Amino acid sequence: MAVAGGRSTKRLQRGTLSQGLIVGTALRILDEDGPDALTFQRLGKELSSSATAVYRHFASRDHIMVAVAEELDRISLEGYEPHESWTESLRDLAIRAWNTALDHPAAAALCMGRVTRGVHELRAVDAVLEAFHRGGWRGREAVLHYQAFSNFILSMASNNAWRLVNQRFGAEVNWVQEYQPADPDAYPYAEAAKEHLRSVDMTEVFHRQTDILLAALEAEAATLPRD
Amino acid sequence: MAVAGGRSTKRLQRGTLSQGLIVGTALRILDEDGPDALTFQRLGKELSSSATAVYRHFASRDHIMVAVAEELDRISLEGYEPHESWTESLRDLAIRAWNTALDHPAAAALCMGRVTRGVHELRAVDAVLEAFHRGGWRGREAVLHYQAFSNFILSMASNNAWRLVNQRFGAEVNWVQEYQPADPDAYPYAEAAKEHLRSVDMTEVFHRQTDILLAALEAEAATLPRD
DNA sequence: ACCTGAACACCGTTCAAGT
DNA sequence: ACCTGAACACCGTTCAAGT
Repeated sequence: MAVAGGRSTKRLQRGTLSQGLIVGTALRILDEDGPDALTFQRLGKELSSSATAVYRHFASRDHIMVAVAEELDRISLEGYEPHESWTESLRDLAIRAWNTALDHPAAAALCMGRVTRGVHELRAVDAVLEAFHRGGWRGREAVLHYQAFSNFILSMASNNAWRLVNQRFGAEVNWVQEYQPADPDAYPYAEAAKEHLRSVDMTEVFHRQTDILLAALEAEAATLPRD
Repeated sequence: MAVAGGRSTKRLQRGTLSQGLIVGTALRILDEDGPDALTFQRLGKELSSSATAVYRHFASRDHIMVAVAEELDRISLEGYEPHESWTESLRDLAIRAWNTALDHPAAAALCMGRVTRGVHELRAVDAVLEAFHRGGWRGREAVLHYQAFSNFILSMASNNAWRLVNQRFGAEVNWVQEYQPADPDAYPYAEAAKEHLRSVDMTEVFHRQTDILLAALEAEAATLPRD
């Protein structure tokens, strides 16, 4: 009889572990118990292997995080096809990233948008550039727009992911401190906004911002030379 | 004679440490050696105190980070006055946040935009809301725009801060991996963009995005009722 | 009241030893 | 070749002891 709960078989058979299995398990741990829960100890426990066995498949914790980032890219793009309208393609890609961050906030907070140099990242880059190409941009201008767009999307999504993480798993540090006793009405606008501030839906804010951005891009595209 | 380098006086006199001194030191450590350098050990060394003395002034590492976030707010707003044009006020506030993140990338990456409940955060909230009030928005609509604007600015700034951190202090994990051997020209757009991608100036991208956002806000403001 | 030093639990990582 | 277990250096935090 071994530790607790499971098949107390002595040793993991040879080919059990793999990069894919480890990444999937890491993502599940992050989803269930937040960023701090992902340790080698915990990984080993969930894989019912020794903690250090993971080092046969990943060189370090950071390499695991890059692989998780790739997995987020994969999840985001699953089933994506370009739309007829290039703006709809961009909107679709934006919403996919946003939803992935909602589904996996801890993983998104830790590594969304990290450079992975993997296929799925490459697919995402290509999909965005394809849309801008269809919009009429070429060369350096297309790349600038790609950067602005993807940076905007990933920034908003991962920033919101942090908010969710702190809400769900966070130490409640944020709610302890008080505004300094001085100046009760020196900040009238902030004071008046207090009640509204709690009820803001960030997804609504994100959609609004995306609409504004896409409208601006459409207006700019109208001024470009057509092939 | 004590360890090395400094005045080997035995004990720190009573009132030497303070929250302000600790925050300033923490920020300097982050600036010089990146996110991982900020440890209690290092703090104690720089303050020439014992590592645990800091606990008299902050309850935990996280409380220090919140105080650093407040300091970033303070630095950003230093000398700020509303402009005649409300859009110029917003642009000024945006650029201030961006520049603070450039000056203190490690601190910005770790805690920029965190809820601090401090005076300087309150000042920032009030300054943004004041601008939107002047633009003509009221009540819930004003708060929604505040959220969208500040979230956009802080997301872009702290996201860029992470890029800088990984560049300056980072483990060079990102540059090891290769694209999968398959499909050399299955991603033609990404392939064609490769050379441009390296030379993109994120500050230029940020200014462009801010311009787009402010233009959209100005257009929307024109449709609002005037007092 | 504030600072120090030893101690504790935990974490990432290394490595010799098993199969 | 892959998995295990002991060991190492380090980190945040606690606490009794100094002044």
